[in-house]
Amino acid sequence: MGPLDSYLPYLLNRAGARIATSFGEAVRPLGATLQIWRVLAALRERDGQRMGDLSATTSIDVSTLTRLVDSMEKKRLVVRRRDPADARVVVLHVTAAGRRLTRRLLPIAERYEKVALRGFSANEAEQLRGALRRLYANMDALESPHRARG
Amino acid sequence: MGPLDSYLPYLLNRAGARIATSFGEAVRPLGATLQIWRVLAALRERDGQRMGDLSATTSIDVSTLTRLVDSMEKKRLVVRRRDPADARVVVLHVTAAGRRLTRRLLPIAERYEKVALRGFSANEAEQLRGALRRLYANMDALESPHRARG
DNA sequence: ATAAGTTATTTGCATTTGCAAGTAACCTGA
DNA sequence: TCAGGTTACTTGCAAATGCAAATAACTTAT
Repeated sequence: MGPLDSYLPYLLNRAGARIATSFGEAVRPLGATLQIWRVLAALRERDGQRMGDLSATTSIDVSTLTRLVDSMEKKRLVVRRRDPADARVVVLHVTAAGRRLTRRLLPIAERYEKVALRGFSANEAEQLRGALRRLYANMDALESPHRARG
Repeated sequence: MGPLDSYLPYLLNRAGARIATSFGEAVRPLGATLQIWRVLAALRERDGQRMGDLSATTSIDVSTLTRLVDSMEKKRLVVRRRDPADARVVVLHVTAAGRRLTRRLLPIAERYEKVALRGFSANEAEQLRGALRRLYANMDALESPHRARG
């Protein structure tokens, strides 16, 4: 294998870690964390998702998610509801407070997107997004077909 | 903000998480972990790095690294040495066993690189690497100039 | 020469994480 | 209809993590 800084997982992790820590620091004053933002962002996309769905889209292990949601419920950001059609299923709904927090987090998220992509043309940015989607799909194909981890 | 799956930190995290878990599973039978591999890969690049250097290149918090290195020393993969010129500094050296493990991990790392980039042309792969380096540099510029976290 | 400040690493401690096992609800086939 | 299997989530528990404080060694200014 060649030099470390041409090794893709290394570059990926490094960039991801940097952006994650930085974003985490930025949202802490609002009483939020990166993980909380991930859940809120997913629910903003579509409210009323089940634990398993959220685990898949956020890449947070479902057992970790259980406890994260516990804490978010305590903060009154979301509520758990039982799916009446299937009582095993738990469905999450954002509260008014949750929406309020989401609205305050959005501009921060947008700012980070901008900073991360500073100097990229619209086309280059889209290339990058596409490449990351392909990369994910490649790994997905390989993976035994089951749950997410975080 | 637009849909979640055009949000860059999301794509980055998702791809990184998938590749990390998958690689972690692959190396477990050899008694290794992703983090151990990161340290060994960094030391393969240049032996005798200090804790702080390793923390920066691996994106592992230096306190976490201390304990990771403890465990790696117990496994006889590396040894700590004091820098004679500056007794605060700890410098890491890979042992024969460490090199042996590294040699066994390398082909796995190469395989994952290949799988991740399946369907990418050499040029596309290089584009992606370049984009990730730029992205990292952008975040680096923003960050208050100090330590890494993991 | 030394007090005050800085740098490198480790330690303390509370939180987060992830695997495995547990529980509850649903489905399927005889 | 009910036994056995599957699915969805939660809990138990040990390990990993990250911030802050502690320790130790160096540097600088006086």
